[in-house]
Amino acid sequence: MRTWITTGRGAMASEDELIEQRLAKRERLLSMSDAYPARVSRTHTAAEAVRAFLDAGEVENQVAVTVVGRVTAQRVMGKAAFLDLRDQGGRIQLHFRRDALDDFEHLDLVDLGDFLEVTGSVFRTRMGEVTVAVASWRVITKALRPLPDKFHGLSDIEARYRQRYLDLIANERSREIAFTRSRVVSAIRRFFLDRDFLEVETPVLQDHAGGAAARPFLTHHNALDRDLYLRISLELHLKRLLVGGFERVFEIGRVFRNEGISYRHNPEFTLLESYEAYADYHDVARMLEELLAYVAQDVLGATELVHGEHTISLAPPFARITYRQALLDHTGIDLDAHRSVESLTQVALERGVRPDEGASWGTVLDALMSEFVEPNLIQPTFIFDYPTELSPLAKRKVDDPAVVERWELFALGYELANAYSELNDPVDQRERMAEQAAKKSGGDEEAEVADEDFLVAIEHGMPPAGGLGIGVDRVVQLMTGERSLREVILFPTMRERQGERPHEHPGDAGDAAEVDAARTDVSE
RNA sequence: GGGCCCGUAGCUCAGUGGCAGAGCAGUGGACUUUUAAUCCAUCGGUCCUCGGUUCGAAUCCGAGCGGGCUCACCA
Repeated sequence: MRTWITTGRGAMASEDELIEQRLAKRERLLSMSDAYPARVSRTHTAAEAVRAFLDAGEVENQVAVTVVGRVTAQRVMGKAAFLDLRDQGGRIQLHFRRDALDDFEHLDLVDLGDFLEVTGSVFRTRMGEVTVAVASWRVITKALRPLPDKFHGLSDIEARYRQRYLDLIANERSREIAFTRSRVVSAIRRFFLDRDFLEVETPVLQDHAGGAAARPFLTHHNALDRDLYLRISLELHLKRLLVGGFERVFEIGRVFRNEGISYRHNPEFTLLESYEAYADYHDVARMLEELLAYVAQDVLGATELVHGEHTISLAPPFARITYRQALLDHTGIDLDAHRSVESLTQVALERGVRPDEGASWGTVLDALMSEFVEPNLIQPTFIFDYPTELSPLAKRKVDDPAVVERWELFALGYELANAYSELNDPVDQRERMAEQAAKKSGGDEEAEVADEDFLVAIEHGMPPAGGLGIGVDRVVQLMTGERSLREVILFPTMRERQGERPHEHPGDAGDAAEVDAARTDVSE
């Protein structure tokens, strides 16, 4: 009868039985009325109902409410029952009495997880809980699968990520993180809009995945019979908009990098990039200080936050140190004294850092920074003036062409943001893209590709500008105090489970055939 | 990708070579102010998968799958 319900992990008798019982209750509900009405009433949320009762001086039978939500607990005592009803913002207790309800017995058809619409008046129980004395009620959604344990919740981390909806039902902390993330993104957006930045959207599907050093995902457009890459950054299109005359633009968007998955890395993550004409990287640094302080104040109500054993202060100004000085301070290496790969590799080896075969000067520097400097940058710290070799899109320092006007902001030992005085000399840009292209053909999969269309764009003139990139997920991590990136991403990328198939639905066999036919049509 | 740890009922977990267990949820019963309601009874298992050792494997061994932590690369 119900062969179309699968457990998703192969048939398991007892789970099937639970579903079977709930299906039978659904049938009984449907035979009496609708268990899935399209329209429901609601006069108060749970929190509003409590508030209204308090505001009315806690007089019983005075405050009439209609509330809706999910049943999360049932305490049935023969001729009376208490149910907990939860909505997005809170929970309220319901009291059902046999002598007050014709349909009291129909509570047998209600399971944990069902949604109810309930009308009644608010009172306070002997035990002190504000409660709705139910005068009428109905099921507005019958659930077929049981919820996680009402007391222990859902603690299996894999289940929490794969079935985040259960995590959100069971774990208050997961809800908090999701709310905080939303507030962080809203605050960031408001900050830029308030400063007259134009919010734009640029292509995810691109001919060249440029603007960062990372391996892209490849996809295919059927009608054009053409491969496309998923973007790895927002940079090159936003700069085209500077050429087009916009002076302040930003985008908050998902980018995709075809790299390892870990608690610090998800293949798709949210990047914010902004570009401001006639600003330089010092201006951008000051703006970022204001931004982070603003977001922290807005979301947390303070510019200090506790993250594990550390108390982080986001009150401007942040520490500033040059790349060269930071390396000198933490390793004793003066990069100006080791301008050749051979010399630098030698001092790296002396400190136990073994660069990859054929590593370039910049790559060795990067390894030294990652090993000795970055982990120590707990309080927000700007590292200024990067080696040109590592920064093909940033403007050179006038007094030292081996260094560019670029900074990265670190906190808690990892990178939060990255900014340049943007390179707008098309001749220099063309040369540096050519260098990257040479590296790429030399086997460096993360080297940038030359983007001719972009070069043509800036040959029309791009104004001097300061650009910024922020890892939004990491800002959320910072603001929530979470250690794992997967806790701040609602649906983190997971491996495919072995033998897992999409849940089947009625008529699946026929639908599948139609889909196949449709595909054939498209490919012709 | 390397190292370490984990995978037992819908959920949370015991069980480390000898009959597959508990609490919650479910089902039946008692109970008209409970709140992890309580009490009685009861249903529920591919012990992740495959192979091996053994008279006998959830337990020991090997391989695989999935997950967590960690190291390396990346934001």
